[in-house]
Amino acid sequence: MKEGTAADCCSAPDTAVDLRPIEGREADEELAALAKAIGHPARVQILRLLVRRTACVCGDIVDELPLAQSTVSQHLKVLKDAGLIRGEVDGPRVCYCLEPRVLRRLRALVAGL
Amino acid sequence: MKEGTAADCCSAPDTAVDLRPIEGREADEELAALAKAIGHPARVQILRLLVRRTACVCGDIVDELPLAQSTVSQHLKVLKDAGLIRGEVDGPRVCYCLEPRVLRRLRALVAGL
DNA sequence: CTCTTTCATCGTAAAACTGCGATAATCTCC
DNA sequence: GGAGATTATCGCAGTTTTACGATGAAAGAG
Repeated sequence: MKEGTAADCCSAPDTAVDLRPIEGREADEELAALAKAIGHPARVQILRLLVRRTACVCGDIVDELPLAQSTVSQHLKVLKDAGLIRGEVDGPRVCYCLEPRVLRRLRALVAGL
Repeated sequence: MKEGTAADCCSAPDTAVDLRPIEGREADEELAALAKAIGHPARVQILRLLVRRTACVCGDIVDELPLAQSTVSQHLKVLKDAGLIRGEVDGPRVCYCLEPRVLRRLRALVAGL
């Protein structure tokens, strides 16, 4: 029950192009919000786990971090509220997946600095 | 006394290449710290002013933001502590300049996500 | 030297963040 | 139905952030 538990959950091709402006007041606030979301080592670590698809289920993520389950759950919520990840319920478990669109948007905003 | 007040302060060619790893625990903390620094709209706005070289002197930056002088000064300190900007004393004024190396590093870290 | 300008720093208050244990909610299995 | 597993949420401390006005410190003007 360890391998491939939910390896095939989040599967969105997602090749859409984001045409929103890369600067201006709205872009500033968007960048600030996204940056704030990844402004904590634990959340960066979670993002990397999801990118590598090393972990996906909440419990596995908890096992990878030196934090209590409730704390990890909160960090996941921050990332979800920022739109960077998405949680899909899989029975009693929850599989968290990247939201590639938003991650690309973040990259574009930072690159546009 | 408005045009070109300190347009030619920070002038570093700076073409050095950063060879530090883009992932791992240290990179995670570095990315988190940098992201946290730009995790506020006012600081994003300040960064943009410096990129565009629209403003440079502290007072001009204060004029561009809807915040008190002391608050802007604090935001400048956050950016400076993160290494993203540098302050050069120019008489009674202080000219803030980007630290292109660190900005590039941030871009690389985000791109490496 | 004194006054003004410019900026940083100091307090302070309100809000937000971080972490945890305890508890609730939901699903599966029996 | 109940028991166990998994995750979210609540409540609580301690810390940090954000904002401001007031005060200091440093440089230039007179």
